[in-house]
Amino acid sequence: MSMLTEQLFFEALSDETRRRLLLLIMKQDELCVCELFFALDLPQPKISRHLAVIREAGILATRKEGTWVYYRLHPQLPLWAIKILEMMAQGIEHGNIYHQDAKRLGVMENRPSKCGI
Amino acid sequence: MSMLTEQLFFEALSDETRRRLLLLIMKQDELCVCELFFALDLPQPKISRHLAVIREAGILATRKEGTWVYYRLHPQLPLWAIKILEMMAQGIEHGNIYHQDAKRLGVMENRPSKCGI
DNA sequence: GCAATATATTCGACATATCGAATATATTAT
DNA sequence: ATAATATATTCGATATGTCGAATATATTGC
Repeated sequence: MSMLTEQLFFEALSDETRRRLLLLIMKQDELCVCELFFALDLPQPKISRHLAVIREAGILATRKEGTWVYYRLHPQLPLWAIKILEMMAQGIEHGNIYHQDAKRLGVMENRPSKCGI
Repeated sequence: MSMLTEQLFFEALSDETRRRLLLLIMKQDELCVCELFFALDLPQPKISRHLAVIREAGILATRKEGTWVYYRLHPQLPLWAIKILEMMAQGIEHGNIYHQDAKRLGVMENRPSKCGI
Protein backbone atom coordinates (compact mmCIF):
# COMPACT_ATOMS: atom_id res chain seq x y z
CA MET A 1 0.00 0.00 0.00
CA SER A 2 2.69 2.50 0.91
CA MET A 3 5.89 0.64 0.07
CA LEU A 4 7.85 2.72 -2.37
CA THR A 5 8.85 1.05 -5.61
CA GLU A 6 11.30 2.59 -7.99
CA GLN A 7 8.89 2.34 -10.93
CA LEU A 8 6.01 4.15 -9.25
CA PHE A 9 8.41 6.71 -7.80
CA PHE A 10 9.74 7.83 -11.18
CA GLU A 11 6.34 7.62 -12.83
CA ALA A 12 5.06 9.99 -10.16
CA LEU A 13 7.76 12.53 -11.05
CA SER A 14 7.06 12.36 -14.78
CA ASP A 15 4.06 14.68 -14.65
CA GLU A 16 4.38 18.43 -14.18
CA THR A 17 1.26 18.82 -12.07
CA ARG A 18 2.58 16.20 -9.67
CA ARG A 19 5.96 17.93 -9.46
CA ARG A 20 4.20 21.20 -8.69
CA LEU A 21 2.27 19.49 -5.90
CA LEU A 22 5.39 17.88 -4.47
CA LEU A 23 7.40 21.08 -4.54
CA LEU A 24 4.72 23.04 -2.75
CA ILE A 25 4.20 20.36 -0.13
CA MET A 26 7.93 20.11 0.50
CA LYS A 27 8.21 23.86 0.95
CA GLN A 28 5.32 24.00 3.40
CA ASP A 29 5.80 20.65 5.12
CA GLU A 30 2.09 19.93 5.02
CA LEU A 31 -0.83 21.17 2.95
CA CYS A 32 -4.45 20.14 2.51
CA VAL A 33 -6.19 19.51 -0.78
CA CYS A 34 -8.06 22.79 -0.83
CA GLU A 35 -4.83 24.74 -0.41
CA LEU A 36 -3.21 22.75 -3.17
CA PHE A 37 -5.87 23.18 -5.79
CA PHE A 38 -6.20 26.84 -4.92
CA ALA A 39 -2.45 27.34 -5.28
CA LEU A 40 -2.18 25.45 -8.55
CA ASP A 41 -5.41 26.98 -9.86
CA LEU A 42 -6.65 23.64 -11.18
CA PRO A 43 -9.90 21.67 -10.71
CA GLN A 44 -10.17 19.83 -7.40
CA PRO A 45 -10.80 16.37 -8.93
CA LYS A 46 -7.67 16.71 -11.00
CA ILE A 47 -5.62 17.52 -7.92
CA SER A 48 -7.15 14.64 -5.95
CA ARG A 49 -6.34 12.18 -8.70
CA HIS A 50 -2.74 13.33 -8.96
CA LEU A 51 -2.31 13.31 -5.19
CA ALA A 52 -3.58 9.72 -5.19
CA VAL A 53 -0.91 8.75 -7.72
CA ILE A 54 1.85 10.25 -5.59
CA ARG A 55 0.40 8.77 -2.41
CA GLU A 56 0.03 5.29 -3.90
CA ALA A 57 3.63 5.51 -5.07
CA GLY A 58 4.55 5.78 -1.37
CA ILE A 59 5.88 9.34 -1.63
CA LEU A 60 3.16 11.11 0.31
CA ALA A 61 1.40 10.32 3.54
CA THR A 62 -1.90 11.78 4.69
CA ARG A 63 -3.34 12.99 7.95
CA LYS A 64 -7.04 13.48 8.34
CA GLU A 65 -8.43 16.23 10.48
CA GLY A 66 -12.16 16.65 10.25
CA THR A 67 -13.05 17.09 6.61
CA TRP A 68 -9.56 18.13 5.70
CA VAL A 69 -6.89 15.81 4.43
CA TYR A 70 -3.33 16.99 4.86
CA TYR A 71 -0.59 15.71 2.61
CA ARG A 72 3.09 15.55 3.59
CA LEU A 73 6.16 13.62 2.53
CA HIS A 74 5.95 10.04 3.69
CA PRO A 75 7.96 9.81 6.94
CA GLN A 76 9.61 6.54 5.91
CA LEU A 77 10.77 7.80 2.55
CA PRO A 78 14.23 6.32 1.86
CA LEU A 79 17.19 8.68 1.76
CA TRP A 80 17.85 8.32 -1.96
CA ALA A 81 14.26 9.33 -2.68
CA ILE A 82 14.48 12.36 -0.42
CA LYS A 83 17.70 13.42 -2.10
CA ILE A 84 16.13 13.11 -5.52
CA LEU A 85 13.18 15.24 -4.46
CA GLU A 86 15.54 17.85 -3.02
CA MET A 87 17.62 17.95 -6.20
CA MET A 88 14.45 18.16 -8.25
CA ALA A 89 13.34 21.14 -6.18
CA GLN A 90 16.72 22.74 -6.63
CA GLY A 91 16.83 22.19 -10.37
CA ILE A 92 13.28 23.21 -10.95
CA GLU A 93 12.27 25.97 -8.64
CA HIS A 94 13.46 28.76 -10.88
CA GLY A 95 10.59 28.02 -13.23
CA ASN A 96 7.77 30.55 -13.30
CA ILE A 97 5.02 28.04 -12.67
CA TYR A 98 6.40 26.98 -9.32
CA HIS A 99 6.83 30.56 -8.15
CA GLN A 100 3.29 31.38 -9.13
CA ASP A 101 1.99 28.41 -7.16
CA ALA A 102 3.77 29.63 -4.05
CA LYS A 103 2.54 33.16 -4.67
CA ARG A 104 -1.09 32.14 -5.01
CA LEU A 105 -0.83 30.07 -1.85
CA GLY A 106 0.64 33.10 -0.12
CA VAL A 107 -2.43 35.24 -0.78
CA MET A 108 -4.99 32.53 -0.06
CA GLU A 109 -7.49 33.46 2.64
CA ASN A 110 -9.15 31.15 5.13
CA ARG A 111 -6.41 28.58 4.97
CA PRO A 112 -7.31 25.77 7.37
CA SER A 113 -3.73 25.28 8.49
CA LYS A 114 -3.59 28.91 9.53
CA CYS A 115 -6.73 28.85 11.71
CA GLY A 116 -6.31 26.97 14.97
CA ILE A 117 -8.82 24.11 15.27
CA MET B 1 18.14 19.70 -29.77
CA SER B 2 20.15 18.85 -26.68
CA MET B 3 18.92 21.44 -24.16
CA LEU B 4 17.67 19.58 -21.13
CA THR B 5 14.14 20.36 -20.05
CA GLU B 6 12.75 19.20 -16.76
CA GLN B 7 9.76 17.51 -18.39
CA LEU B 8 11.77 15.38 -20.82
CA PHE B 9 14.30 14.59 -18.10
CA PHE B 10 11.76 13.05 -15.76
CA GLU B 11 9.88 11.35 -18.57
CA ALA B 12 13.13 9.68 -19.56
CA LEU B 13 13.54 8.28 -16.05
CA SER B 14 9.99 6.93 -15.91
CA ASP B 15 10.75 3.81 -17.93
CA GLU B 16 12.65 0.85 -16.52
CA THR B 17 14.48 -0.01 -19.73
CA ARG B 18 15.79 3.54 -19.90
CA ARG B 19 16.92 3.44 -16.27
CA ARG B 20 18.75 0.19 -16.98
CA LEU B 21 20.49 1.83 -19.92
CA LEU B 22 21.44 4.89 -17.92
CA LEU B 23 22.78 2.90 -15.00
CA LEU B 24 24.97 0.75 -17.19
CA ILE B 25 26.28 3.72 -19.15
CA MET B 26 27.07 5.60 -15.94
CA LYS B 27 28.97 2.63 -14.56
CA GLN B 28 31.04 2.17 -17.69
CA ASP B 29 31.35 5.82 -18.74
CA GLU B 30 30.67 4.95 -22.35
CA LEU B 31 29.00 2.07 -24.18
CA CYS B 32 27.93 1.40 -27.73
CA VAL B 33 24.50 0.20 -28.82
CA CYS B 34 25.56 -3.39 -29.43
CA GLU B 35 26.98 -3.66 -25.92
CA LEU B 36 23.81 -2.22 -24.48
CA PHE B 37 21.33 -4.48 -26.20
CA PHE B 38 23.53 -7.48 -25.49
CA ALA B 39 23.70 -6.58 -21.80
CA LEU B 40 19.99 -5.89 -21.47
CA ASP B 41 19.10 -8.89 -23.62
CA LEU B 42 16.50 -6.95 -25.57
CA PRO B 43 15.90 -6.36 -29.30
CA GLN B 44 18.22 -3.81 -30.88
CA PRO B 45 15.44 -1.57 -32.29
CA LYS B 46 13.91 -1.31 -28.85
CA ILE B 47 17.23 -0.20 -27.39
CA SER B 48 17.80 2.31 -30.19
CA ARG B 49 14.38 3.84 -29.65
CA HIS B 50 14.88 4.17 -25.90
CA LEU B 51 18.37 5.60 -26.34
CA ALA B 52 16.89 8.19 -28.70
CA VAL B 53 14.40 9.23 -26.02
CA ILE B 54 17.16 9.72 -23.46
CA ARG B 55 19.40 11.47 -25.98
CA GLU B 56 16.65 13.83 -27.12
CA ALA B 57 15.95 14.66 -23.49
CA GLY B 58 19.52 15.99 -23.37
CA ILE B 59 20.78 13.39 -20.92
CA LEU B 60 23.02 11.43 -23.26
CA ALA B 61 25.55 12.47 -25.87
CA THR B 62 26.91 10.31 -28.66
CA ARG B 63 30.25 9.77 -30.28
CA LYS B 64 30.48 8.03 -33.60
CA GLU B 65 33.41 5.81 -34.44
CA GLY B 66 33.06 3.90 -37.66
CA THR B 67 29.81 2.01 -37.55
CA TRP B 68 29.65 2.16 -33.79
CA VAL B 69 27.81 4.80 -31.83
CA TYR B 70 28.96 5.31 -28.27
CA TYR B 71 26.61 6.75 -25.69
CA ARG B 72 27.75 8.64 -22.58
CA LEU B 73 26.27 11.16 -20.15
CA HIS B 74 25.94 14.54 -21.79
CA PRO B 75 28.99 16.59 -20.77
CA GLN B 76 26.90 19.72 -20.09
CA LEU B 77 24.41 17.98 -17.89
CA PRO B 78 23.48 20.38 -15.04
CA LEU B 79 24.56 19.47 -11.53
CA TRP B 80 21.05 18.82 -10.22
CA ALA B 81 20.49 16.30 -13.02
CA ILE B 82 23.77 14.54 -12.32
CA LYS B 83 22.92 14.32 -8.63
CA ILE B 84 19.52 12.85 -9.40
CA LEU B 85 21.07 10.23 -11.65
CA GLU B 86 23.61 9.37 -8.95
CA MET B 87 20.91 9.04 -6.30
CA MET B 88 18.84 6.96 -8.67
CA ALA B 89 21.79 4.63 -9.17
CA GLN B 90 22.29 4.44 -5.43
CA GLY B 91 18.67 3.71 -4.66
CA ILE B 92 18.21 1.27 -7.47
CA GLU B 93 21.32 -0.74 -8.01
CA HIS B 94 20.45 -3.40 -5.50
CA GLY B 95 17.74 -4.65 -7.85
CA ASN B 96 18.40 -7.96 -9.57
CA ILE B 97 17.81 -6.67 -13.08
CA TYR B 98 20.59 -4.13 -12.90
CA HIS B 99 23.06 -6.66 -11.57
CA GLN B 100 22.19 -9.07 -14.34
CA ASP B 101 22.74 -6.39 -16.94
CA ALA B 102 26.23 -5.72 -15.59
CA LYS B 103 26.92 -9.43 -15.41
CA ARG B 104 25.90 -10.09 -19.01
CA LEU B 105 28.03 -7.18 -20.15
CA GLY B 106 30.91 -8.64 -18.19
CA VAL B 107 30.88 -11.89 -20.14
CA MET B 108 30.29 -10.32 -23.56
CA GLU B 109 32.92 -11.21 -26.12
CA ASN B 110 34.21 -9.04 -28.96
CA ARG B 111 33.27 -5.82 -27.28
CA PRO B 112 34.33 -2.98 -29.55
CA SER B 113 35.45 -0.77 -26.67
CA LYS B 114 37.83 -3.50 -25.55
CA CYS B 115 39.62 -3.93 -28.90
CA GLY B 116 41.89 -1.05 -29.81
CA ILE B 117 40.91 0.54 -33.12
C1' DG C 1 -32.97 14.63 9.67
C1' DC C 2 -30.90 18.37 6.11
C1' DA C 3 -27.56 21.56 4.05
C1' DA C 4 -22.85 22.83 3.34
C1' DT C 5 -18.17 21.81 2.72
C1' DA C 6 -13.94 18.88 1.66
C1' DT C 7 -12.33 15.18 -0.75
C1' DA C 8 -12.49 11.08 -3.74
C1' DT C 9 -14.10 8.32 -7.55
C1' DT C 10 -16.23 6.92 -11.94
C1' DC C 11 -16.95 7.41 -16.78
C1' DG C 12 -16.02 7.97 -21.60
C1' DA C 13 -13.20 10.65 -24.88
C1' DC C 14 -8.91 11.58 -26.39
C1' DA C 15 -3.89 11.69 -26.45
C1' DT C 16 0.46 9.52 -25.73
C1' DA C 17 3.67 5.53 -25.05
C1' DT C 18 5.35 1.09 -26.06
C1' DC C 19 5.91 -2.78 -28.67
C1' DG C 20 7.29 -6.37 -32.41
C1' DA C 21 8.12 -6.77 -37.10
C1' DA C 22 9.86 -5.10 -40.97
C1' DT C 23 12.69 -1.93 -43.31
C1' DA C 24 16.03 1.86 -44.05
C1' DT C 25 20.58 3.98 -43.58
C1' DA C 26 25.43 4.13 -43.00
C1' DT C 27 29.91 2.28 -42.69
C1' DT C 28 33.45 -1.02 -43.64
C1' DA C 29 35.64 -4.75 -46.06
C1' DT C 30 36.25 -7.51 -50.10
C1' DA D 1 29.52 -3.11 -56.70
C1' DT D 2 28.32 -6.46 -53.18
C1' DA D 3 28.07 -8.33 -48.71
C1' DA D 4 28.22 -7.86 -43.85
C1' DT D 5 27.65 -5.34 -39.76
C1' DA D 6 25.87 -1.52 -36.65
C1' DT D 7 22.36 1.52 -35.88
C1' DA D 8 18.03 4.02 -36.73
C1' DT D 9 13.34 4.49 -38.33
C1' DT D 10 8.59 3.43 -39.78
C1' DC D 11 4.28 1.11 -39.26
C1' DG D 12 0.14 -0.55 -37.15
C1' DA D 13 -1.65 -2.73 -32.94
C1' DT D 14 -2.30 -2.35 -28.25
C1' DA D 15 -1.82 -0.45 -23.78
C1' DT D 16 -1.54 3.31 -20.64
C1' DG D 17 -2.23 8.17 -19.09
C1' DT D 18 -4.83 12.33 -18.69
C1' DC D 19 -8.73 15.02 -18.87
C1' DG D 20 -13.44 17.32 -17.94
C1' DA D 21 -17.85 16.39 -16.29
C1' DA D 22 -20.58 14.33 -13.29
C1' DT D 23 -21.26 11.91 -9.17
C1' DA D 24 -20.16 9.67 -4.70
C1' DT D 25 -18.53 9.76 0.08
C1' DA D 26 -17.56 11.66 4.46
C1' DT D 27 -17.64 15.10 7.96
C1' DT D 28 -19.51 19.06 10.28
C1' DG D 29 -23.05 22.18 11.92
C1' DC D 30 -27.77 23.29 12.28
